Amino acid sequence: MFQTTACAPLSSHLSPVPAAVAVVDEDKASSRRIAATLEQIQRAVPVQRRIVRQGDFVYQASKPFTHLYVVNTGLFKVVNLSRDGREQIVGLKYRGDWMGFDGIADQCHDCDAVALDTGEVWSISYEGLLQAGAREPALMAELHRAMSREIAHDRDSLISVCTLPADARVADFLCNWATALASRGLRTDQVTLRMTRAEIGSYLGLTLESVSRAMSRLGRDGLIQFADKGRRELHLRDVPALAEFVRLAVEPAARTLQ
Amino acid sequence: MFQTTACAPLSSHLSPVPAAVAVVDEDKASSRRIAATLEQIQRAVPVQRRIVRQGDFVYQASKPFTHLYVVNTGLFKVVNLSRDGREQIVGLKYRGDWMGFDGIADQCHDCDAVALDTGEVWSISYEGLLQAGAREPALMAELHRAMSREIAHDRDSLISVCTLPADARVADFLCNWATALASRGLRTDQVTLRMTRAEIGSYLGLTLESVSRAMSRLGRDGLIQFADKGRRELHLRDVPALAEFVRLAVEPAARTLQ
DNA sequence: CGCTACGTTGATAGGGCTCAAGTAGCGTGG
DNA sequence: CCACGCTACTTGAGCCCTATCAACGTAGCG
Repeated sequence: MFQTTACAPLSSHLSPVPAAVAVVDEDKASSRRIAATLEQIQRAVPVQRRIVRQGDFVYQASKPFTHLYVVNTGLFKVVNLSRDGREQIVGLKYRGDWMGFDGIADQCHDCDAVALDTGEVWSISYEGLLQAGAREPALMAELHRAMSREIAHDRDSLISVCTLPADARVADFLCNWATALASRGLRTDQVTLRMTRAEIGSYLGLTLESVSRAMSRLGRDGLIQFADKGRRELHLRDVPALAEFVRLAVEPAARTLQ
Repeated sequence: MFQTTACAPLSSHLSPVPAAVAVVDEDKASSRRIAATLEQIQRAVPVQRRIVRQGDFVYQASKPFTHLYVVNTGLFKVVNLSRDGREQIVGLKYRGDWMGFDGIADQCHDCDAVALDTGEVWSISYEGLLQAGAREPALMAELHRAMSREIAHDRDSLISVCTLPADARVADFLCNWATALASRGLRTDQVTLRMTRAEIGSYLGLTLESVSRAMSRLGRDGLIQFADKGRRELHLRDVPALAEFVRLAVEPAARTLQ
């Protein structure tokens, strides 16, 4: 529906905020890094490009594992399902992110990956990737970095869920969203959430009502602004303030064990 | 979790419980698998063996990443610290488990790994491992399986924290502990927790008081039995019953989103 | 024997879940 | 054009679970 086409590195921004310049440069750098990685992958292994629309599956739980996937454009959710009926969104994937690592261990996926938006995903044969990686260490290194990032991210999620109250968890989520967009060269001040409140809640370990209340409160406090129409479009004009809000929520706890 | 696979045609077992036989055989098999993996590692790359005592660090956050580590014996905890003072146990590592993946992405650890017990850990140069892996695909495959398992496990932790009430979370923890011991050839009916209530709570996203209460309740309900002396030694006589207790706690929720 | 760390148990309060009602956006068909 | 139904979202009321605070019991150890 609203695909945000890759935003060109425009210089003509009116906003005269000097502190933001360094951040923008950083974002540009990581945007280039992601583009370079995608190129590297394309050069080294055959990729099968696939256009997906909202709701399309990239892969499904309990199906045999043969490929890994890399997001070129669009946004994807990874949904973990345990046999007893529990179901939870455990990851969101943007441009440059890999999907499907969960299937390596026992050759069978244990998550669904679903497009939240129109986008393009690349399929890469795992066997082919291993062979290419043996020839080209840089490719293997990139694969390992991606898995390592995923492990680190999952742990950060766990900490957030365990230590942050609902409002801060939502604020943290929006912060991370903005950061992910920024580091891919997209603007962060105007954002379209492509998830329902229920999905956000699933990702954060909250009910949809709690998410809704949290967002209303953040709006009342001026930390976020809702666009005129629809409650999924919002403006994040001051991401550092959001981050500060999260930090303040942690401070009183600051529990040191042992 | 405990799927009762078609019972192998063994006849010479004295125990008249056929379902348990399959489980035991399964455990033996995975115990052998772990031993084989350790041998494989030893053959393929130079490992530096190190004896650690309770409280010793295997590696520390913010130190440069150079090695991965494999547990030979003992038990280890992985503690994630974020700069704002939050601190949480994000993993427990037994024989055959790898540690240190978090450091690959940016060449710097972001967790502590600490021995909870006397044990032996192997240090493996990451560079050396990559080179050996390029020569020997089976080794690389094992590394990837280990990382994949870690990702899947972290996600399971997240689901447990988000969907289970305190008692069930503790029961699930004990279940997993018993399973981990069993699959390493150790007895599960007599178990020594090597963690304080605070540490268990940190791992499960609970306070130490909640852990204590949960364990007392599980004891009253006969799902676990405390040994005579000390509250860290306990008997898990009926692990399937514990698993069933967890399952029952989920059932009413059984929330399907979307 | 007293110190310290660990564990248990109770009372209380609060945050988030549940249940419920009402609103807004949107496509469909009259 | 509006009625209609559907889904998503918001907001309120009440309750339950767990965190918090506090007191006490227990094990290990100098």
